[in-house]
Amino acid sequence: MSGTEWGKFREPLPLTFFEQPTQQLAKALLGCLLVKETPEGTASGYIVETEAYMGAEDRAAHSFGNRRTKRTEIMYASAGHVYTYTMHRHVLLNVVSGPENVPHAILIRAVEPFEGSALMELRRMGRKRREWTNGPGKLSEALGITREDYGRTFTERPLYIAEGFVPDQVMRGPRVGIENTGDARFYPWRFWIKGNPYVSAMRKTVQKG
DNA sequence: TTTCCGATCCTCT
DNA sequence: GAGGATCGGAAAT
Repeated sequence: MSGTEWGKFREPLPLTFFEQPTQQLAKALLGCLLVKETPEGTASGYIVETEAYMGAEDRAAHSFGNRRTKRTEIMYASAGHVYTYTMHRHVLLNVVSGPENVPHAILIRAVEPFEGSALMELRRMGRKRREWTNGPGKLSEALGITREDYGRTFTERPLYIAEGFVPDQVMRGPRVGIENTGDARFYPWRFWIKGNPYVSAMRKTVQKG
């Protein structure tokens, strides 16, 4: 691939990409390249696992029942905004989806390391490669994503999503870590690339065949 | 201001 | 597979 083609390839996706139904977008994000540029350098990875959170109707969503707080406010913005929040010590990254005032979001659960390996290994404190980005908290640490990214848009630097590859086979199943949300725990709104070693909770997936 | 509780991760068994 | 770490946001008091 020539440098020119490479540069074109790395352009952020247009806003229109994000303006599709949430479930469809969650699936479409698989294979896309997630890029974060920092003063220390650039790190990126291909998205291999996502989860859709369907707003007011979804008991597992922070915006369930249209709950509106300082934290969830960005979910009511137009598609393509960045929603970050902290879970214990970890930062979790979401893509805001749906039209304005429809507070959907898509959690990025795992990526496959692509660019900036040295930086990611350093940030992940020398852990082995597979452990760099195979979980939502882990990938944020590896890519250098912080709460400062809250409210940005994925269509421009320093945090953006670019075209990647088209996955061979996409799987779907129940979401992870939402045991206490009634029937919502069973909804098959988690999407992942079949067989990709960086998908989180791989063990569960394998055990269920 | 106090309490409660995670859209997680890591370190043990 | 289980439990602790550890802390900010949100609701209760």
